Amino acid sequence: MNLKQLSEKLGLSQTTVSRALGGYPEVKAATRERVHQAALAYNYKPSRRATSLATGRSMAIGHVIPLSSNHEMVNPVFADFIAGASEVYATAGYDMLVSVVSDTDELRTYRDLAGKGTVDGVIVHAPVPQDTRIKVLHYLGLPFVVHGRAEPQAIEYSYVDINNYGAFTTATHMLLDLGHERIGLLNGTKGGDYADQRERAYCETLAARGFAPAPDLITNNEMTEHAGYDGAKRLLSAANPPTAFLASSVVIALGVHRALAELGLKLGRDISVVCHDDALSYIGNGGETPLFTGTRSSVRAAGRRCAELLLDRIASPTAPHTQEVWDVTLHMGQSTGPAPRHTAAQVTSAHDA
Amino acid sequence: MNLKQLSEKLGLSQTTVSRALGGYPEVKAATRERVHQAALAYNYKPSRRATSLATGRSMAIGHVIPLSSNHEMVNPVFADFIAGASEVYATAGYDMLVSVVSDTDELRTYRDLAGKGTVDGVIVHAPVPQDTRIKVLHYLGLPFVVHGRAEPQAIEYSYVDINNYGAFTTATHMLLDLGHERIGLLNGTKGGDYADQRERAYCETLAARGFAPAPDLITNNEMTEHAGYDGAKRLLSAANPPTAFLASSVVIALGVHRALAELGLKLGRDISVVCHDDALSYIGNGGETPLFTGTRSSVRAAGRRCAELLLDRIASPTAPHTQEVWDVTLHMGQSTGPAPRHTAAQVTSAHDA
DNA sequence: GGCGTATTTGAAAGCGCTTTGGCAAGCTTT
DNA sequence: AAAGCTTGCCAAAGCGCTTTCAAATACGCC
Repeated sequence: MNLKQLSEKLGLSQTTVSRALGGYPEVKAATRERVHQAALAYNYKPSRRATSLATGRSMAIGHVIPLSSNHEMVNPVFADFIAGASEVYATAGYDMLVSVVSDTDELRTYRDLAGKGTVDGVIVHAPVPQDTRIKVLHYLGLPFVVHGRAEPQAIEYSYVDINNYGAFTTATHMLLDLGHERIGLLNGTKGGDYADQRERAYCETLAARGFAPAPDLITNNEMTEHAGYDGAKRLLSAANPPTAFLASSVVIALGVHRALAELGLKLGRDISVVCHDDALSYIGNGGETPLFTGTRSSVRAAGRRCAELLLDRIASPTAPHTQEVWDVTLHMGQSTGPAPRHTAAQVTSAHDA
Repeated sequence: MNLKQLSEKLGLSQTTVSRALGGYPEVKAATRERVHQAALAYNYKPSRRATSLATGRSMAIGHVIPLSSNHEMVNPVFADFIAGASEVYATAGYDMLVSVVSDTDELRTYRDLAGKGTVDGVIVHAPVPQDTRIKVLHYLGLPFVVHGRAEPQAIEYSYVDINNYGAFTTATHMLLDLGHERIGLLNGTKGGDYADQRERAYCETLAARGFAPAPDLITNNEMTEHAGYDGAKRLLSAANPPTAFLASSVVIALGVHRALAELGLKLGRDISVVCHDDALSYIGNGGETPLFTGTRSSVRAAGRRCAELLLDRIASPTAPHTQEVWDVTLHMGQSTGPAPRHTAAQVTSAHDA
């Protein structure tokens, strides 16, 4: 059933039917009602294809998910982010177009989306400092919102980010306050803005408190359970091992936890762990006393907010840009405690004996 | 730049330019070359909106991801599944439309997608026995492929599934062979086809070997780390605890692992765990000797295959349906060993003493 | 009754493409 | 040289909507 057929059934013009369904005021209330009834009865829905062509808007938002080219993996936070964004799109009548592309193909994907007009805007994920994508999107005139930041950047743009620097400053201070002096940093891959911020916060806080950050206590890797396990295992088996870890995600922290279990070390007693917690729904590091002490911020809420800002931009493209940096709060869990008097290495050898 | 403008620049008709770019044979090679050059120079891309309307195909596939209504969570396997599907769509020139909807809204979403013609086909996730969605999609005439099965079903349809029954039969036999007699089953939520198959396999295998499956050894829950932790903790603290667990996912198994660590039990010695492993990229239960013994099948590969089958169906709608059931192989890891002579409960009390 | 103003409806153009049905020019065949 | 084929191109219709512009009807008022 299309508009023409429906209007013929009703004995009205296509114009009137279209207006009635579109909610335009210049239709008599009785007519509008009759049209709505008929649309319901015949299950008429305006073709998205035709509507898009006529209005020039595609009513879809693109999410380009980078597939880390060396590890062929998609960061699991996207599942939650997308769930949040999708909520907002659904209520606004927008569709969500997702493409998972190797990070080397991203620019081409943006050019394609813009050229073909498949979407009215995009969300930029995982920005790097001076991100090229921002320049390209600006040049293409495709509205966008960045999840994270890409400073420094000559172009004005909207973003939603968390205070990564603040979070890791707080976390480092907290571990130092507990007496930990050797702290390992299990971070995401180098080059990502958030990873850089976190490393900077860690180093500068240590320095401010009079400790020299040891480069051998820092690992950079994908946000996988395995990376956490490997990193912890390696750092703990080295000479002069750390007594605490700062982990960039709960998934990494779970890997650390496994390494500790294997080494016979108790989390929160022998080794402390503080992580950043994206509040992923399937990990559930929540409750009264969560497993991991961590700075928490819901990535799903970030998805919602990014989506809102993007729809706002599309509605009023000349409005000033919005830049939000969310502060995160530290939640105490069971994974932290005062630094042990003996080091972890001594504990393990005592255990082995 | 649109077709009209490009054809004027070239001094050709829109017809010829369209044909040249579309690869139709009735264009002189030289002309075709000239058109391609110009399209490149002016960065012309045919508008997806217009192409869709003209051809009647939207060149997009819908994925409706159910948001489990009681837990407000999205199963993390979708991230990998979608990554696989997206690969196939990208090479075929299709877009992927994702909507994350509360499972109560799913049918409405399908009706919408079909009515508006936003997509040319959909993938059905997480089927339940006698799934209504299949009837509705069939009625709507929207091509679809199911990831999983929904038997019994009067309607013929295409699907890709793994042999859940076989996998859990093998796993149960294996644990019995190791001498485990009390085996806990940490399963997904009741009602899902795969969860039912797995429970049936577990119960029937036990029965076949002369053991009565105890209902109190079965838990049903979302596939979260927390669910695994809770389930293991609860079952292990009961009277006559199990000596082994069958877990429906690696994420659940990770939770079990944590519970064991907390109870001072060693995985693979005190308690054995076998899980089904979707080969999620960010868990990485791989390598020479993976952490968890498990039946493994890549959900990403399943995503790829479902996408292929769906595109095939769209291309030839009258072709016979394809129904694939993938056999899964058991991979030995570090999480299984012979049943201990004393029960876990005895171990813990010995440990506490 | 006639005029101005609202109110309600419709005809038709246009969004940017694909595709049908010619048509002209160049070849081959008889 | 006329007839029949190919080859290469084009004009125009059509996809199913929205939206502009115009017209018809109804209403209020002098």
